[in-house]
Amino acid sequence: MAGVHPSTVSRVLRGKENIPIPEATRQRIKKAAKDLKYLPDERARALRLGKSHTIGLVVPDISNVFFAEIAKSIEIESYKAGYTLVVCDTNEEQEKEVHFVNNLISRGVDGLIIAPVQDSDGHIFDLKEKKYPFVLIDRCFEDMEANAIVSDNEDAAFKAVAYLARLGHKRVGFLSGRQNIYTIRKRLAGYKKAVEEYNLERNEALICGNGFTFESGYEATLEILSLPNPSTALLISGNIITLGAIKAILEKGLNIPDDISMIGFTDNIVSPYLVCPLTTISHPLREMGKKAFDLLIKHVESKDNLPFTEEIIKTQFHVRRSTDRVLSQVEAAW
Amino acid sequence: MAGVHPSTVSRVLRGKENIPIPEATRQRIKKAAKDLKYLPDERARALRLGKSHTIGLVVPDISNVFFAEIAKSIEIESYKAGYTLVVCDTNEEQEKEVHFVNNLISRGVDGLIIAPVQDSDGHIFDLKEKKYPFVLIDRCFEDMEANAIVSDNEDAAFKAVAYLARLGHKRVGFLSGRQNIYTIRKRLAGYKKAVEEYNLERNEALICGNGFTFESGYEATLEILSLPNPSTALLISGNIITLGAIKAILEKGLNIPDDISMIGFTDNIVSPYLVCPLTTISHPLREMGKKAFDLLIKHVESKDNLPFTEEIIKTQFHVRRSTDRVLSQVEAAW
DNA sequence: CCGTTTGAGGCAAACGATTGTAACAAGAGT
DNA sequence: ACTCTTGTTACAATCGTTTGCCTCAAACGG
Repeated sequence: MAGVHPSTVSRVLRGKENIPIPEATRQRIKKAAKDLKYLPDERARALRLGKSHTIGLVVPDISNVFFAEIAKSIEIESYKAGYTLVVCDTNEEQEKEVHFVNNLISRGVDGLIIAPVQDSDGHIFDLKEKKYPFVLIDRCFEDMEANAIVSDNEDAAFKAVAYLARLGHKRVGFLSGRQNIYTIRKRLAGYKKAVEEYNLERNEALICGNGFTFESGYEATLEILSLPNPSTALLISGNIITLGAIKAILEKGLNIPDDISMIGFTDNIVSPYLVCPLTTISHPLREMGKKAFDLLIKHVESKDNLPFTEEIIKTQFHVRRSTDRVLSQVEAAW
Repeated sequence: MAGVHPSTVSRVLRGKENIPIPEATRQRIKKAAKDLKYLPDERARALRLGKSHTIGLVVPDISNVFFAEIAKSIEIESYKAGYTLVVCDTNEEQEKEVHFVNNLISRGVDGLIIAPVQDSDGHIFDLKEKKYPFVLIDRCFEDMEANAIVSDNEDAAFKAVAYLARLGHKRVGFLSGRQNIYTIRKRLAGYKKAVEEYNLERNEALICGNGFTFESGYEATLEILSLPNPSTALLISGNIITLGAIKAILEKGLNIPDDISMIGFTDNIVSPYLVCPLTTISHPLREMGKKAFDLLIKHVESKDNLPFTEEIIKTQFHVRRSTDRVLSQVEAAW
């Protein structure tokens, strides 16, 4: 429409280049571009340039606020940095994760941020081998060197159980998520360490559950509540699980915190407004997202092989009514 | 590596085509592909084929469970149908929406599903003009013919207010979200209709708020509560707003439902477990997502110009304790 | 023994943008 | 008048696939 060669259009629209093009032509091209609502074909550009300005994010459940927050912060960072984010939801299915990782590579994303399902790690090793830039978030593989931004789950679990111990609790239950997952293993480790240190009841039956669903939280809580000696407090590994637990507790006609105290892993905007305002551990999700993005971009934009970075971020503890000190427990403590 | 021309590789790996290729060669190529962990370059394929098997989803806030649920269901459908979903979060910012829509088109997505910010609609008209397949979800433009899957907000609001009226409430407040948005306008219409029909108090001061944030819900509720005659019930347009409202109510030392009843637009997994189990209107989000996807794909895969489809889906009403009948109100009703 | 079919797979163009180089013209210098 | 700049813009190759067409050789028929 401007009567010039595509290469000239490219030079004008892309701006840079030292090749001088007279203002008259520039204007003609720009006008034509605007009139035609011309949008460059990013796939062609990516093909030619070997760079897509796109990064992929793979999470196990986007409908869980935990990952939705992470996704949101990464999205905001990418937008600011001129990258487009492609979010994929694996639904905690390993097969889907492999599919998405391959798919994202196929479409030429410049890098990946992954919160892996952790049923296997072959595809992650492949990434390392291909020297494809990636960052693990929230969950990492302990036997693999890689970029990772995680929170200090072990420390958080330890402190939470310690807090309960100091309130006088002797039997603390642990509602677990899927047990092969990094965060859960760490939390369990912290739990066990505190159980040792404070000499709480050691009983495998107090460790219950294997899944991040509402039902799994519900079932696991019922199991713990029907023990001969149910726990007087629960440490709960996930916000959806927490709701299942609440359902079980209410159904049993019990009261929080009078009959049972609760601490939830992962704080969110509703935590203060639940049936009983929930004491929680909050992960700095926005910060984690930003750090993961910055780290990824550093690797994407550097030509040389940067060393891997692994960062463990401290969590915060929010005390609310679900761990109010209860008379009978205080007595027991003395 | 297999010592054959790329075209032969393509024919073998793509399967189809009637050109016969001997089994020996086939195996050689497949083995090489596996050994090399060959992944086809989707951008090159998309460029050549004019089809990317990708669709774009543009939502105003992915960290809101409402949209996260929609995203999840569309993601599941796309996966099943062999499409990849690219999710973009506009953060309720018009500028970002325009950016994302253009960006998605640039990268050659086959179609778009959009829950628009609705501060403007020029870019949506552009899509129509270019005959680009798209489906609006949750929010549509009343003066524009387009594919849309929305829920019946007017009906839902009417029924909610009617329910409150029958409980004896005379002054019902409406906590609004951003008022230029389709859903909000429809809800407001339903609210006003019920106010007329049941002869409730007509007072613009009872309609309050303009935003989907926690703070906006908090502020608006404080305003209503500090009226000379505060409302005895609230209809609340969004789950984050609801939490802000609860904060305000609790801070004022009021009780739900004794001092004030509440009905929340949009149900979610926590609704039954809030300080006071919340009566809600639920939108069939999974169904909406699936319908939007199916409709989009129908348009994407049809060569001819299909007529636009607009579907309004009924909501459901969940009665919980936040609308328990309260003595003083019952008396007032008689 | 020669022409024709068939099997096997290579060639080349195309998708749209980018970029090093070439080409052409006008003007400057000698 | 002729070369040499310099300014302006076109050409062509490239990225990785796909696909219509072509080629080449072997096999086959008469």
